[in-house]
Amino acid sequence: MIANFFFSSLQRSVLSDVSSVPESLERLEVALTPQERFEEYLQSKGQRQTKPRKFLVEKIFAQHAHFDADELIDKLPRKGEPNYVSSATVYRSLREFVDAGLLNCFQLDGRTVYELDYGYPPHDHLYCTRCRKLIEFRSEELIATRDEAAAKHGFRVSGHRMLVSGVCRECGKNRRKKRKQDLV
Amino acid sequence: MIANFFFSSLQRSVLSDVSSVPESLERLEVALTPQERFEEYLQSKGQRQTKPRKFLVEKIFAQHAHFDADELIDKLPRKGEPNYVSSATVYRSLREFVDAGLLNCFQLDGRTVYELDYGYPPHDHLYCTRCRKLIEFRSEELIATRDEAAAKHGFRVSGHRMLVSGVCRECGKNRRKKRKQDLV
DNA sequence: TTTGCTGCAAACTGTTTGCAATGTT
DNA sequence: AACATTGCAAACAGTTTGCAGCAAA
Repeated sequence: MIANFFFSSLQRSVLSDVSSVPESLERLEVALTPQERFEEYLQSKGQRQTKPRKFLVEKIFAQHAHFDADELIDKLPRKGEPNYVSSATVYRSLREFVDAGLLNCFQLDGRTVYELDYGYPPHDHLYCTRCRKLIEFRSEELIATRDEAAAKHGFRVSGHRMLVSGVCRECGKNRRKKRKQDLV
Repeated sequence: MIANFFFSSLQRSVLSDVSSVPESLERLEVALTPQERFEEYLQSKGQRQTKPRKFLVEKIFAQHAHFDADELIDKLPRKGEPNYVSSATVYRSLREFVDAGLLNCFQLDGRTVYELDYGYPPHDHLYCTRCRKLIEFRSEELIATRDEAAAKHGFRVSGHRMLVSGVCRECGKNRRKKRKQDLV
């Protein structure tokens, strides 16, 4: 059975893109929903399915976007409201989600940025230093080049992280003048 | 006049490397010493050449290695000793050095890692998740691939950061068994 | 003599942890 | 019942900042 859980409105490039490259990647078809997948993970580790965890998985997979712990907490119910989750639990859960393969994370400007991993193809990012937007891209050649370079050093690759910084199309159009924050 | 300031012993691969790929990159020939270059930068900004700053540039460029603020501070004179530099000043200076183009920095495991930039060619890193060693490599193809991907998105590239993680040659030889810390 | 720089200590940010109470199996 | 999980608050690591005295230019 193939789950179709990506009901949420994906944010795609608003521009009429000449080369038709979407800003967001297409999802893959996967056998389990994130919830199911996480439950499997928990069981395999003798851990427990709890209300906060279920709630967080739901919230996170209801949108396709990059986020950090703080941004996530901002979107969750406040203390006193129903379904409130303490930030300690948010931090603990995010680590588990990464461990479970649901999320991916990387460092950007000092904070930890998360993105959906389960159900999405591997990719890298373009980072606009003006609007701080992250744009995903896929490149098979990049992988090939990476492996070639690693091979020269007898290095066994397990993964990589690449961040290309610069100015995105919209920012390049809208504001020509350079700003301090460009210098990354 | 070409300065020959790289008198320090560069750490190169100890192994008899089949493909002769050095673990450290060759330096470029540059017109000014780091000190001179920094002085130029300071003057252009109306800032001052001071004893702590001179001392730090000297210490840092006396070795070729990656380091973070803490590691650097450890190698400097302690409080009370001559040439002591407070850590606040170390942090402030490191930022200036990056700004001046003397150093480069990137995030690794949460801390900020610095490396010599002035006098060294651009490169990327292999990161061994067993011994935590950073190995530098150069790849023109990587740049080409990067620019191609960026072009598809109308993205103007200013730079990039790539970190390939895995297991280095020595660690691959010496210890076969997997460890928790490998999973990066 | 002006103004940038330093050391100090305190503040800050993002994240982790100990613990007693609570929830899940 | 057994024990994993939670919320809270305190702790933490790495880094930044305000300020008064000090030092380049």
